[in-house]
Amino acid sequence: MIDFEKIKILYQFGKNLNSNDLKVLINSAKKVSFSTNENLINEGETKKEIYFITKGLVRAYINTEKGDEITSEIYQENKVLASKDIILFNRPSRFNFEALEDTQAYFIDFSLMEQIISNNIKLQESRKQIYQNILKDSLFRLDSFILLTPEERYLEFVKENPNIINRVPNKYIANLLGITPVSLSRIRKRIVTKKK
Amino acid sequence: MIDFEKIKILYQFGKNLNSNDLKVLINSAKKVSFSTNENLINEGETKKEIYFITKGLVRAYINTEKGDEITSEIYQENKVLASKDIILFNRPSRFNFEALEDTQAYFIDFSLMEQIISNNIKLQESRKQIYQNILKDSLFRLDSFILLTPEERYLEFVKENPNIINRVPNKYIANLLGITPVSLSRIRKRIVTKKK
DNA sequence: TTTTGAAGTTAACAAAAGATAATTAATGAT
DNA sequence: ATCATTAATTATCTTTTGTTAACTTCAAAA
Repeated sequence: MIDFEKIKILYQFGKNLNSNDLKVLINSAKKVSFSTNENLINEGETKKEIYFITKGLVRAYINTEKGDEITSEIYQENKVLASKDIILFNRPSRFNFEALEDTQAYFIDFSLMEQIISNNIKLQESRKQIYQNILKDSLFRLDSFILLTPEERYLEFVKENPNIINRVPNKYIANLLGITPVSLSRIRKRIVTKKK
Repeated sequence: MIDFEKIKILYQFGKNLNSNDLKVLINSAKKVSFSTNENLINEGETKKEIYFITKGLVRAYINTEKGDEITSEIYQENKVLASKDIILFNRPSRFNFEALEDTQAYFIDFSLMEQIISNNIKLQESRKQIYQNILKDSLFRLDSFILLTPEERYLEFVKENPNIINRVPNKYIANLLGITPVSLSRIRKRIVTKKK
C-alpha cells in the first residue's frame, strides 16, 4: 500500500527517484512523533539517523563547560535534520535536538540511505542538492558574522525567518546570533526607539 | 603525454577515477600562475571556474558599502578554491580572490567538470567528499562564532592555522574573526600579558 | 641610504556587550 | 483564579569593542 504523504516528502529529497529506490526509501522511512521538550537526538548519540520534519519545531543545543545551554540551530517544517557531528564528523553528537513544539518527522537510517544512494546516480544528484542547501545556509550565516553587527544580524534574521521569531523564546535567537539574551533585549529596544 | 603532477592533484579530488574520465579531467585542467596581488577571480565574475591551489596563498575579500575591504577567507596549498556565489548561489561573485603570494593552481571549468561528474558515480562520491569538507570548515567556523569569545576564537585560529599566521597581515585575520584590526591587536597584547 | 607607505600598536573616547541581580510580564500547572 | 516558573526587560557596573587619530616599525622603492 502506498503512503502518499511519504512520497510527497521523499519527492523533495529526490526528484528523480526511480520506482524501485523510491520503494526502498519509503519502506525504510518511519513516521515518528515527539512531544514538546522531548529529544529527537541526545548528546553522545552515535546512531546515524536523518529526519525530515513535517510538523513542529526543533532546536539543537549544546551544554557548555560553563554549565549553560547554547542553542546553535533551529529546524522547522520541511527541513532535513541530522547531527552533523555524527554524519559529517563521525563522532558522538555534542548537541541535543529538542522538540520545541509537538513535532512529526520521517526517520531514515542514514547508513541504509547512503547504501541506496551509492547505487543510484540520480539520488546522488539529490544528495548533492541537500549538501548544497546546508552549505548555503552555513555560508549565509558565516557572512552575517563577518559582515554585520549583532543588530544588523538580528534584523536580517527577522527578515529571513519571520515565522520562527514568534514561535521560539528570544534567548534561543540570541544564542543563534552569538550574543546574550540581555544584549538582544537591548538591541530590540534600540530598534524600536530608532523607528520613532 | 601524461603530466604526473596533474594526476597527483586530481587524485585528491577523485580517488576512484577511471582512466577515461581521468584523461578528460587532466586535459581540461590548465596550469595557471598568479603573481602577488593579482586576482584569480574578480568581483562581478560569473564564469564557473574551480582552482586547485598547488602553491601560494589566496584571500577572498569583499568591498563593503562603507568602502572598506573585508577578508572572508584564506586559501592555502592543496585547497579547492571557487567563488561560492557563482557555484552555489548562481550569481556574480561578490568577492575578489587575490593572490597574497605568487600562486600556482590548476584551473578547471566547472560546467565541464559537472558534466563529467554527472556521468560517473565514483566521481559523485568524490564531489560529495569535497562538499563535506567545505561544509565541515563552515560548521567549525560557525561554532566558533556562537560558542567562543573573539579572544578564544583567535587562539583557536592560531592553533588550527599555525602556518597561515605568519604569512598574512593581522588585519586579514581580524576580518576572518569578525573583529577590527585594532581589537585584534589589543587581544594579542592581552594574551601576552596574561601569560606572564 | 633615504624616503615613502603600509601595517601594527597605542591612546582616548564613545558605544556596545557581558555579567549579575532585581523587577516585570507571561505561561503553565494546580 | 491562584500560584509557581520561566522568559523578558531593566538597571548597574565592568569589560570589551569600535572609531579615529597619532605614533612606531618595518620593508620596499627610489
